[in-house]
Amino acid sequence: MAIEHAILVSLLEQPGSGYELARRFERSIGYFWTATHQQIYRALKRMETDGWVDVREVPQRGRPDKKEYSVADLGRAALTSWLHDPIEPESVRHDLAVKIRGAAFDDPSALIREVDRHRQAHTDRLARYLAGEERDFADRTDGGPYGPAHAERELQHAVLRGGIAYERMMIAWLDDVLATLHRFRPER
Amino acid sequence: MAIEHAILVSLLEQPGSGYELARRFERSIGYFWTATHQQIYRALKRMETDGWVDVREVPQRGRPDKKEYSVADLGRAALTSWLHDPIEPESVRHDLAVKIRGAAFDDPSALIREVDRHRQAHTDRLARYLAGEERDFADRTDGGPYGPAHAERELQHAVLRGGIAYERMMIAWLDDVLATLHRFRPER
DNA sequence: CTTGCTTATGCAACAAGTTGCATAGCAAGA
DNA sequence: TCTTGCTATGCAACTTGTTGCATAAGCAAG
Repeated sequence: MAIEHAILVSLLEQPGSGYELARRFERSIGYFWTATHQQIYRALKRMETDGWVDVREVPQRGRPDKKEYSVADLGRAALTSWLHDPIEPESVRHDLAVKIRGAAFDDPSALIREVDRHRQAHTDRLARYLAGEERDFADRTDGGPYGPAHAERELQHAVLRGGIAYERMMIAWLDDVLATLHRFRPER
Repeated sequence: MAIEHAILVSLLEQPGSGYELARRFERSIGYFWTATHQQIYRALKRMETDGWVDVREVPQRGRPDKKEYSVADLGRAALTSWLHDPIEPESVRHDLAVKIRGAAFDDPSALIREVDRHRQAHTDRLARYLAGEERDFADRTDGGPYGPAHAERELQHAVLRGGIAYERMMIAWLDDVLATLHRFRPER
């Protein structure tokens, strides 16, 4: 998987500039795929060279012009081909878990503040996801028509439900970790 | 966070060679932090240069000699200092989620096989985690003494519980995704 | 006695991701 | 007017991570 595919999906959902993409990667897409503006601008340049995207200069009032990108046929073909390729189940990378195991060789209770901070971050994210769900998917149209636009919405919702499940799981686990760490507090 | 810290924790739990570390990164530590043998050998070389680890040539019968690494004082200090530094709540990277949203622009039901494969992979991992828990943490010593070795075990268990919770969450979510994708199957 | 597997270590090249910096227009407020 | 902040794009340098290959010893199977 490369960042290109995430960009293609995002541009198919809605054409936009590198800057707009960068902001989507801070929310929405960014919930499961992070990228900096640097990665995005470089990838867009490559994709333009390869004919995956079309560019259109859009003059704006009150702010600099932007280059609006949209997916070209070649890009769409590249996405389709990637969609049909199997991918490896992802490998996680949880610094916090390393810290927790490392805490055994330091003062375990010193980690409580840190774990608390992470718990707070996940609580905040959960709240944002739930607000987004309320905003975008509140109406119960689950018996409605199954056209292409409907698929887009339904699948976005399914991914969002994944984010919600993930955050809930993390909060519960961090509570478990906190309880464990508290058992190692020095007795007074 | 750098791979160095994961290596330090692993070596504190048990000194070993680069090769042994590489295998631990395929299980145990690897459940939440992946690394190839190349990364590990390079990191060990750096860490040796920086005085973070000590090396000992261990001759072996029936197989090539190995270099057994163990954590030096400087390495321990580096770990402690890292443990006391706050880290950013991790950013996820789920290729599958990109694919699911991308499926709206292709045939959504074509993704069923892929999601099924991932579900199977997570089921397998869950089984391995549960077997490991049974093997290593079966005896209920949760009221026992709270010495340093006890902390190591307890914290390893807490991390493993996180892995278990994660896999359970993923399986449930993938079932949800599958149900969604099935709704888009073309009617016969 | 050759082929393939496991242990054990490593180089070199390449691809991907991060960080710092630069530019530039415009708006709002001190 | 000067600073701060937002939109908008980008270069250069650096750090990480991946992939392919190489070596070398011993073991087991055919």
